[in-house]
Amino acid sequence: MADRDHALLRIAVDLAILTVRDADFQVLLIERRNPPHQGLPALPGGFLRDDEDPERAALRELREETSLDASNLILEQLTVRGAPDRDPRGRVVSVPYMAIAPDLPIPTAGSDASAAHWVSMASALRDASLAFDHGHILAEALELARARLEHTTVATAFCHEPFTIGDLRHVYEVVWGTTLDAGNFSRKVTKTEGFIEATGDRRAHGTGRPAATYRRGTARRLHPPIFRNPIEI
Amino acid sequence: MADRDHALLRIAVDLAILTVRDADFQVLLIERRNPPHQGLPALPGGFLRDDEDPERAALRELREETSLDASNLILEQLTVRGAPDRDPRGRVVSVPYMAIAPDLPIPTAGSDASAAHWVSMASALRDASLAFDHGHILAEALELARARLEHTTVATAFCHEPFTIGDLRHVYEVVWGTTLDAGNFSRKVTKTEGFIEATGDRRAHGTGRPAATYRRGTARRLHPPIFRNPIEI
DNA sequence: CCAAAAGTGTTCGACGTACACCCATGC
DNA sequence: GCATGGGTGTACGTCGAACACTTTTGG
Repeated sequence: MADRDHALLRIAVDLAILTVRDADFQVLLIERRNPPHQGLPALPGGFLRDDEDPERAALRELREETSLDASNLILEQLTVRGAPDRDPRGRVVSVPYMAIAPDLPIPTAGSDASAAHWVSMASALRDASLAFDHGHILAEALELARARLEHTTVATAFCHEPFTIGDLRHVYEVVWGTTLDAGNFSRKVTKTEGFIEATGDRRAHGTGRPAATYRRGTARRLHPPIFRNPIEI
Repeated sequence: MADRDHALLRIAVDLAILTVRDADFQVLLIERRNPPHQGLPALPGGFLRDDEDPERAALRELREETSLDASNLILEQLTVRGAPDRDPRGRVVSVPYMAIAPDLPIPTAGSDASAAHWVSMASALRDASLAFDHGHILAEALELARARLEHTTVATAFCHEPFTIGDLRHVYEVVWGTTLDAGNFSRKVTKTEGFIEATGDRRAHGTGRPAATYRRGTARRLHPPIFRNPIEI
């Protein structure tokens, strides 16, 4: 049954933790303390433990790296990476996840990392210097996040509650790299049942008319979607 | 580095191979020749080999199980299943794939299977008697296939070339369990650039006016989508 | 008063839906 | 002729895009 041909291996869980900070779409990267790829930036992650399934391991790593409360989490699995030579330490198959988080404090570096930083998505992808195949994982996370904003209400996961419609629109604009019509966006999200729930409060924002504030609604899917403009193939 | 805590395990690749046959949405199931779950229906699959990545293993298994030419394949990864107790033989993490295939001959049973059959999706899910967690995998494959028809041109992968627009509409109707307006559907797919390409030929179908025949186009995404009706949340 | 952000009103055009109607074949 | 499936014409309603305009705050 256990043919010698059947690879015995370890599973790594890697996390693309995305956030919107400082008018910028950012990802949490660590600097690797140990070989291989010592000193290179990488996605946070770790090995699957004996008593865990991969999703639970991802939640554990996310908590360890960001101290994030798991209750509001959006965690989505990306394509498994298992090229036989992707890790020089031996056979390691990575199960990568995309996590969407509101603006968080910079976490402290853990045991496996000599540093942890929020890095703008553009520069993380441009330099293409990430350890292992993490550049490919990150590119997939970016595209998935952009697509999820079209078809789901997940954009609210980027916002701390309570948030304004302007905050939410800002998420769309930063993640998509576009601008949206404020009025039409406001109508769209308020008229989509379950997207956002009014708190009844308002919030002043320095200048301009105070905005009504909202909490996340219960709907997860967005019908009809909000399409990116222009449409990319 | 290799903490004792880090699980050493095997990876299984499981395939939900979907097709439309006899006006019915069907999946390829094998009957397990060996324990565990001996005699139960299961998705075809096998263990990852030393020199393979998971996608390549899935393609190999697919060829072995169906003799299908890999060039026209639609293969999409589903959620990794890795509950520690999902396989009594030890720690096995499954990377499941959904494959979409045109109506194929019934494959011969392989070494690990005492039989292989096309089974209607409804009965495969209703009985809930599939081995391991394959029932959950299959349910996910069903929902993904339905969603993919909305947003991609993948429905053509269910058809042998050349096919008619009626063949393609039949795929939508069987997979979604709905009926569609033939005229509107025809306009939609012919006006969507790259969905289908006319061959110039026609095909008689017993009775009725002969239909123009088409090949698959090069487009993969469908803008705007074809939504299921009524919209389900 | 002016700038800036929030939110509403309104017009226009694109597109999906429904359904009538014609086309081309087998029986 | 008649049934059957293929395909076009067309009217209607809905919705998104664009943008003018009002509201409400800070300076």
